Amino acid sequence: MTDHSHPAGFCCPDHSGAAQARAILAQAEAHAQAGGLRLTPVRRRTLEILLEAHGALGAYEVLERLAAEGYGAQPPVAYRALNFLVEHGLAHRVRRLNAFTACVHPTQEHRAAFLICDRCESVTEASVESLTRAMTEAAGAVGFKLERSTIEGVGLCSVCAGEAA
Amino acid sequence: MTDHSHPAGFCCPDHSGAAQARAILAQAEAHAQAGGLRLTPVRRRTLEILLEAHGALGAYEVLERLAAEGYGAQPPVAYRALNFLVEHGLAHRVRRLNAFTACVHPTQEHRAAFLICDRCESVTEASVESLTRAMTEAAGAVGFKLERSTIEGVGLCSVCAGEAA
DNA sequence: TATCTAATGTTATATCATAACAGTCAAGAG
DNA sequence: CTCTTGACTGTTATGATATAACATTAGATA
Ligand SMILES: [Zn+2]
Ligand SMILES: [Zn+2]
Ligand SMILES: [Zn+2]
Ligand SMILES: [Zn+2]
Repeated sequence: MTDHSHPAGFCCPDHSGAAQARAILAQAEAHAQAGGLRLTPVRRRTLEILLEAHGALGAYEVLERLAAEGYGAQPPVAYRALNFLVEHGLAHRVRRLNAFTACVHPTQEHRAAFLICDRCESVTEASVESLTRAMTEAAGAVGFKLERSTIEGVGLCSVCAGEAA
Repeated sequence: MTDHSHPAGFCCPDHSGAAQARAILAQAEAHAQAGGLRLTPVRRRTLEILLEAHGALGAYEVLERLAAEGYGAQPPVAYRALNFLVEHGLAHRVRRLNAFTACVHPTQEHRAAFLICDRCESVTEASVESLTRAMTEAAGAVGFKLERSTIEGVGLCSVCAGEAA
């Protein structure tokens, strides 16, 4: 799906590299342990698959890999694992892409935003506490009680912006 | 789909009421005229359908209505009209709902945000110039050139928040 | 062990969206 | 005026995303 001719470490700075992926997986496991979550084999493997990927993966892309490794081969297998990860903050859903991506700091309670490159489809998770605060306030001003939000930006990542110039 | 037991004017303050809808439609027509856009019968009717609706409508809901009125009965008919409206700023796509909603101020160039009620599914368009600016800056700080963004909040609208209490 | 619950797996189907191509129509060129 | 052209509308067919419903299995509990 994605091409990834980018120098490693640029297009998705936060979770590129096997070492980073391992570190994040370890964090996620600790987090699950602490919270009494059951990070079963499919779920754990699904998280690994997301971590191994650059950019975000569609549910069916995850499913392909799971099926190839002997897990169930039907959509609910992937959707259930992905939804579990999202519900417990170990992954995020990227609505614009109908795709999922591993959270880069699963232990912190946070609201995430994403920067999606139009050209290379890289997805970068950004922290947006201030944006979320502003949004909560603005919503509150019209009587709306904000609970969750989707904040996704589309444009050119630094690498692609450079190439385009 | 939506229930709408809300007092008119509350759940979707900006385009509720036939008078409001007519006013917005007139604006949209003027805007199209000025920009040399062809607001053909299907497109115009599609916009009306969105304006008549409370909340956002899925493409197939729009299609049903169009088909019932003698327009084409196949998905591309609805998607083409909807995409036209979105491209020209007369409507917006609400990603979280896989749905579309008429723009409440089609003549102004703007970035929109939406507040979506979890309970009654009302959708309120909000202006977010300051949020967008903040986001563009934050993105720029990591070298990302932001072009478009999706900002959608989910929670309880003022009416539903009141009822829940 | 017997029982209960959460998790996994399956089949089937719902929902959302687009590709590809044929017919229509109005504006501009000759 | 007629021909060409390009935008628009329509169709069939298919692709892509997501969930409902139910059978089976594996862990925890009593
Ligand atoms: Zn995260
Ligand atoms: Zn890029
Ligand atoms: Zn708008
Ligand atoms: Zn509501």
